[in-house]
Amino acid sequence: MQDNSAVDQLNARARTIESVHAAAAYEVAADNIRRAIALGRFLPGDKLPPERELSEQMQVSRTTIREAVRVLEGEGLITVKRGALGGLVVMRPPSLGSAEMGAYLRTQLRLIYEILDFRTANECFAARLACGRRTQSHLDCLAELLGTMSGLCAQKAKREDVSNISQFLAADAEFHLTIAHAAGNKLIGKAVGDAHAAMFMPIGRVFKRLEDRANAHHETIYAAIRDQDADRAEKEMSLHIAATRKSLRNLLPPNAELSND
Amino acid sequence: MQDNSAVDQLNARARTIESVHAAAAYEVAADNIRRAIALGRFLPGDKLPPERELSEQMQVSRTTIREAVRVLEGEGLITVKRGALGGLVVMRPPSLGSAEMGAYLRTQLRLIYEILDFRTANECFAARLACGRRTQSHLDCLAELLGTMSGLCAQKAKREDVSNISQFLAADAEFHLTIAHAAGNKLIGKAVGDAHAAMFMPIGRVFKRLEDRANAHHETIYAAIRDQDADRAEKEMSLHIAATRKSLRNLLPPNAELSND
DNA sequence: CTTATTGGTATGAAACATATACCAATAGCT
DNA sequence: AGCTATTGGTATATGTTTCATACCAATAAG
Repeated sequence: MQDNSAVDQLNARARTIESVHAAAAYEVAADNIRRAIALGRFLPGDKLPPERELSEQMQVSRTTIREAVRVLEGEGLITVKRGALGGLVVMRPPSLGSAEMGAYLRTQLRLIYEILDFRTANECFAARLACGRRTQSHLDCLAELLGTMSGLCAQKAKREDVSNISQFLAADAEFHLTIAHAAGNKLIGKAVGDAHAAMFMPIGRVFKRLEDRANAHHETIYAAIRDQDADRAEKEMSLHIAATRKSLRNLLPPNAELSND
Repeated sequence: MQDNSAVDQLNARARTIESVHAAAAYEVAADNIRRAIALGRFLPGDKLPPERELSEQMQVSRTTIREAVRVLEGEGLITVKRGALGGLVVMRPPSLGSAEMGAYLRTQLRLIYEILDFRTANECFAARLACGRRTQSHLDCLAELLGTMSGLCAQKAKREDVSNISQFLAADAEFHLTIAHAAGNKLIGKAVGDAHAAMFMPIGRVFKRLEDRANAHHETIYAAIRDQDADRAEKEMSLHIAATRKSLRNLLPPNAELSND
């Protein structure tokens, strides 16, 4: 590895070792809780398990849990109520006017596009792998989620109900995660989970209604995996994520295109 | 989210929050150093920067660096010599007989195949993206690495020299990382780095000679990216990783096929 | 108005990390 | 031989984080 080469000029990375960012336990705890909420495991209005239980589940002292709770409270993600029937309650994200929403989305555009590309890479391949490895229980699980989702976007009224939208997004995340799980690859599974959790922050609070065809792609993806048609599964997944990208773009103010994509 | 559904049966994950694994600073430091070695930024026989310098670079106290050094020393990854011209020296991995090697590889097969699938997902897409985003400096960097690699596997004698093999693997990792970098997506870049680093532990110590065509795929990938032919870039990358898989399989004892792939 | 549930507070011990200073081995130079 | 520069090894005092435990305070149900 000689010096002054194109390699070294391009990458400042030669012979450099990344600096240490040791996450404190309470930060990791906050991340994990945030992730569970982002994936829709806990919906707005739901209560998290009580602190003492979280402490056990997460293998960390209650003190640490409480520090994490302070963080999430500060972010406006949960509220804390004392007393019996109190607890840690997941908040509903503030509903933004469509102008604010567009402006907000715009600041996040580059990140969102990166996440969508990352999802495309991993989820298309996951769909492909899943064709060869899915079991009947995977199919059952996917079918059930399809049912749930179609119920949630069946009528126009429901498609504009914030609570239904949250439930739909949760089932959607679970659907994609189940495919990644069926692919039987932990690295890809983790990547898909990370990507979905990362998307929630920018977009989870942004959809004000579901499209009536929101579930159509899921049906075709499911059919392809059921029929073990890997090429089709990959293709449909790719189209699905492209459609997600498009519907996000439609929420943007018209002048808001970046140099991306 | 009702109970007893197929979803909940399949995934123990509903309403469960991951437990906290807070890495201590010295573990993170050890990881970062290990990763740099795995990516070939430091080759066997090279010295790491002195402890005091690592301490500065990595933004952590010397005490912490020393704990990390103890870990890596214990793993046999580095040796420590005192005195002037002493320091932290990267060790050459023990050379295994081909029987031991096969047995070792076999225990790691499942992991290796997972990593290769993860690489396929991310690197094929990275190659595709890179076609649209690569700059001239990316191409220069890739070309230089091609030159380095072809020099390192030009003659039969060189292809069996352990030192050349290490250098080749380092350039190889850098080549793939540069493509990921050219793709301009941090998530994919990190995934590619993680995957390459994770592969090194099992296989870095396993190649005893380079094939004379070891660099052929790299040339075609480079050409496709240079010509901005996304389909070809993706296809060639896919073939390249498949070839890697195949040459690893050839190192296995004949009876060692798992249920994978 | 008692009881069960849940968050809030306090405290001391253990582990971890830092900063600083100094010791010890080693190679090269005079 | 001995000085010097470099580098790892050791010691210590301090501050922060995390933990385990115990107890306090608010709240709703019976």
